[in-house]
Amino acid sequence: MSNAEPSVSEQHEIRLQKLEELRKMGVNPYPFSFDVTHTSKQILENPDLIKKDDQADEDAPQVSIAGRVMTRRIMGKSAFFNLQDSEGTIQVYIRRDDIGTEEYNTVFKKLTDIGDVVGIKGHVFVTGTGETTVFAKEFTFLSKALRPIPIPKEVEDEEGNVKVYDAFSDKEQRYRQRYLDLIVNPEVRDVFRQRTRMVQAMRDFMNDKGYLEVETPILQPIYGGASARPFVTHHNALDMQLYLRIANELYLKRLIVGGYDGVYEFSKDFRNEGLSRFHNPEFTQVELYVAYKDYNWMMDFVEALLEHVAIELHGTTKVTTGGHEIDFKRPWPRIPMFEAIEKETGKDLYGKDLEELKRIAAELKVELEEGAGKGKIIDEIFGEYVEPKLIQPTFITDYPIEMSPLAKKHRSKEGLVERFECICNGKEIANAFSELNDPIDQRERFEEQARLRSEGDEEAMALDEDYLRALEFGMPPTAGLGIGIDRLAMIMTNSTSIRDVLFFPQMKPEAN
RNA sequence: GAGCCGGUAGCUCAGGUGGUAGAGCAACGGCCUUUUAAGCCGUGGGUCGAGGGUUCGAUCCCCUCCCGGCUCACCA
Repeated sequence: MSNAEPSVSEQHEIRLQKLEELRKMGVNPYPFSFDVTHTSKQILENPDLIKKDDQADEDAPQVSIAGRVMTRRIMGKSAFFNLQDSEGTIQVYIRRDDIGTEEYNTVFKKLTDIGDVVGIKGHVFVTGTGETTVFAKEFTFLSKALRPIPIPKEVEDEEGNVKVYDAFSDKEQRYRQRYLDLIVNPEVRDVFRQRTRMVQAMRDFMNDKGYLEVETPILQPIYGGASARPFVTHHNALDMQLYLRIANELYLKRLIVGGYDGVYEFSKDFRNEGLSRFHNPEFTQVELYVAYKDYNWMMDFVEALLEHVAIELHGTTKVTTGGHEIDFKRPWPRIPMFEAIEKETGKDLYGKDLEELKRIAAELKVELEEGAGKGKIIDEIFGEYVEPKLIQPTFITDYPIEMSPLAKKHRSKEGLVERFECICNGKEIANAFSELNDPIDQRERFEEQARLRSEGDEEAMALDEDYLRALEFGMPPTAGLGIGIDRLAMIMTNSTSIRDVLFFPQMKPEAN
């Protein structure tokens, strides 16, 4: 190692010295384990643990807790401190005469800092001010923190409102040092618990229906299933180029060909595009494919699924997010895309040719990229005039065929496919089709994509010969669905940025 | 990628129209055996994001760059 020791703060220096002192005293600052019998929450919620007036200390129920020291209030020969564990915070009372003079004066008072992890054994009592507190009889060092943690101060006024001073609030630091964010900001821990519960609720819902959770390749020789630019990598032994998946659609449908009736996968997908409040280069989707169903059935399913999720997380179908109250109660409006556009703009785009669409776009002041096709223009108009207005969950159905090379042609409307998106809070959260299972039609659609690609559309799909071969063996009629987990988590946790629902959002490296 | 805003002590922030900086919390030394933003007395801690320019002198002025936030554009 040729790197120089990084310079450390004064407080870091002092803590390194304390670490040495602990070792000299024969105290292991990093022991191997500690027997925990209770969490803070279990103690606070169980009054039976509190010592009775007529009991001796050692006859009262004994508890053993562990966590991080968050505050210290030392009053000479006794002290209070708050201990934070995974479920909350509890106050500890500690006295010299109970744990011993050296243990108290040196190990606790002198060498223990805010941020250190310690274990406490003792009984539970209620202080004069009415706070349930653990009375320490044993104090065990569990881990020395060498860096000081930022301590927000919470003050409660007479009405019980909590004010936080000096919160650890710098977003850059919170994202880069998420561990610290989680230690110091309890509401952040809650957001991620909610996210996990959300995924769990979805998984349970699908498992109850008998669908099979599967895993499919992340490294793919041909990327497909969506329109996006991929990350490219290389396999050394095979000496071949591979792509990180942008979607797993084509693999899951191969499994439907293989005979499963329902398969789903929570998948990390990767798209080599810009970052924003709504975009991270790696993100999570759940995709589900169910045989013998169509997109009408899938709309019923999505309603039921998300209503279930809202109730599991919030106990009600109503979720407050971004200043709106969103109600996931079934049923939701189902509006064909062209009707939705006509309602907002007064323009009927159905059946219009490219020139007419361009003229309407210009009238509506929608800016278009060079060479935008029909589907693209319609999508732009929709995105500008309709999408932001859809706050309550709404199905938009029947998309132009140009935008959807993997969806089945509409059973009655020329030029459209059987596709829907669910829009909520002004953003797409789900996308689904009656899956295209006609191998000849699918080949033509791929060929059209190839044409677009040769004209410079980098996001056009590549022709996947093996996928066509699979379809040629016969895929049953199938309904397919994709739901953006991060965006749904944003709605369900009232988060305004995708970074707030990802533990470790993509960041540029820190400057030295 | 473009525009706007920001980066000062471990954290949250002040400040200075050029003479190397302050507060609260945190830390350090004392006092204090039911406190809870504990209290009281005292002390230390900063290459003011990085580099360059102007200047006797730059944290401040100028230029370039790095990092972040928000907004906009593509995308889920």
